[in-house]
Amino acid sequence: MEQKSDKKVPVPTVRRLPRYLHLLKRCQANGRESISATDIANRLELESIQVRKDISYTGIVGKPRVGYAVDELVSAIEDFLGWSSRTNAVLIGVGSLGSALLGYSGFQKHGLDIVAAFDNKDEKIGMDVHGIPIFNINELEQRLEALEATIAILTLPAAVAQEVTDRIVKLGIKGIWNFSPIKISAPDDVIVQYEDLSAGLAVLSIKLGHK
Amino acid sequence: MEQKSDKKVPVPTVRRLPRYLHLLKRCQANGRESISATDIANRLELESIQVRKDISYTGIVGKPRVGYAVDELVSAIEDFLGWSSRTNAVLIGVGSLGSALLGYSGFQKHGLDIVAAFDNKDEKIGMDVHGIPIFNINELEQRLEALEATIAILTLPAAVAQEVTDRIVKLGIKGIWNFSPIKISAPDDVIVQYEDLSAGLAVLSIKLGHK
DNA sequence: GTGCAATCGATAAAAGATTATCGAATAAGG
DNA sequence: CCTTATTCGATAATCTTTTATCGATTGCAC
Repeated sequence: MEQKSDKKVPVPTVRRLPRYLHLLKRCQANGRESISATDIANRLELESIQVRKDISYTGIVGKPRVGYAVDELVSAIEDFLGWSSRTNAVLIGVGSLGSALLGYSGFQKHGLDIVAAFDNKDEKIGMDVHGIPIFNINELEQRLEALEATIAILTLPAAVAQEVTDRIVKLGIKGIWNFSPIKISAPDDVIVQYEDLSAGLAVLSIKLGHK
Repeated sequence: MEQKSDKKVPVPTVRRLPRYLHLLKRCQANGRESISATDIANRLELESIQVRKDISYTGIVGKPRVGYAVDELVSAIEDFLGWSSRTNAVLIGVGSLGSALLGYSGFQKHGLDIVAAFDNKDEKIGMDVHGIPIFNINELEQRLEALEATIAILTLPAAVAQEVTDRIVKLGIKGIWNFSPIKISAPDDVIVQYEDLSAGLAVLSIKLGHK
């Protein structure tokens, strides 16, 4: 089933899709069969028109006076995000944020399996964090291929982020989710997504009015 | 020193400020005294004009042909975000994401001290996660005041998020950083900031082209 | 059936954010 | 001291995203 991939989807829309998905899955669990954009909007503190526009990008059409079919919408969003198939990922850098993310099981719900972690600290190597083995970063070259990971989650100090990036792109990593607070350079065919937890804190701080 | 708080600052700008701050602190550590917007932009993969515009909101003025004074800029951004003074926070819900964040020490760098956590699972209560005590959620009312926390980090299941919110706003919490994937209602004078880790993953997934 | 209220989807308008343009200021080199 | 290259900051233009408007469709009540 072909997506209407010629028209580009706004990033803000993509960022909202997981929220819709979560709500819809709860509706599914309650046995609900359809839901209107108005209802979704009320429950997520959005405008109904925005919900409708966002949903339109998935290609799903609703029924007037009824809304959208919940099951259909769940599948459409999952397909749209590529979350209906599974992807292997490795996490590199088991510091405080890295082990934090290793402990977080939420990504599995979105088709992402963290199958291994790498670090350079002897005391961490060999440990298992929630069933995920931690290997020596020296073994990256010999292990990565067998792990069949296409995504790398980087939670590294700024100083080594680029060096590790250079190594993993050579090993065939196609997407990098970079939690390091630094720019990394990679070939054009490798997607780098930056994530900065302190951005959200900054917004909260500003709204609190500098207290 | 008064901020120019009458003109509102775009949220995207606020979200970029922590990145500037991090880069500037690394420059500081290297003993660098000034930096141009062009240089900042190159190092963060942004446009120089955007950097200049963002910085203008902090009230700092640069010198032509030289750039901005690093020390001055660091202070200005920290003051602007309210990160130069310390704030106490509690974390509620020590599930996988909650304990993940408890283990993350990065917020301390931004003036945020997580002084306690709360949960309802007996096996977790009494534990110390990196020096942070975990209390029974029943003790919220008797303990929160003494903790002097103004911010609550919510990492709760959807089902209980609203109930806990109602309790903590009665106890004087002024800001809520909500990692629960659900809308919560609070009085107007309480700031609620939503955070959704899967939003970033969604963007990465889309850019990877549904593989 | 018929009328009514709710909802969708398309198009248009408005708001918000980014990028371009240009004059003024300043340091460096000759 | 004068020229040149760089950078800042203000204003304007462009682009993106959100919000409004409106006709068409559908289910429900009578």
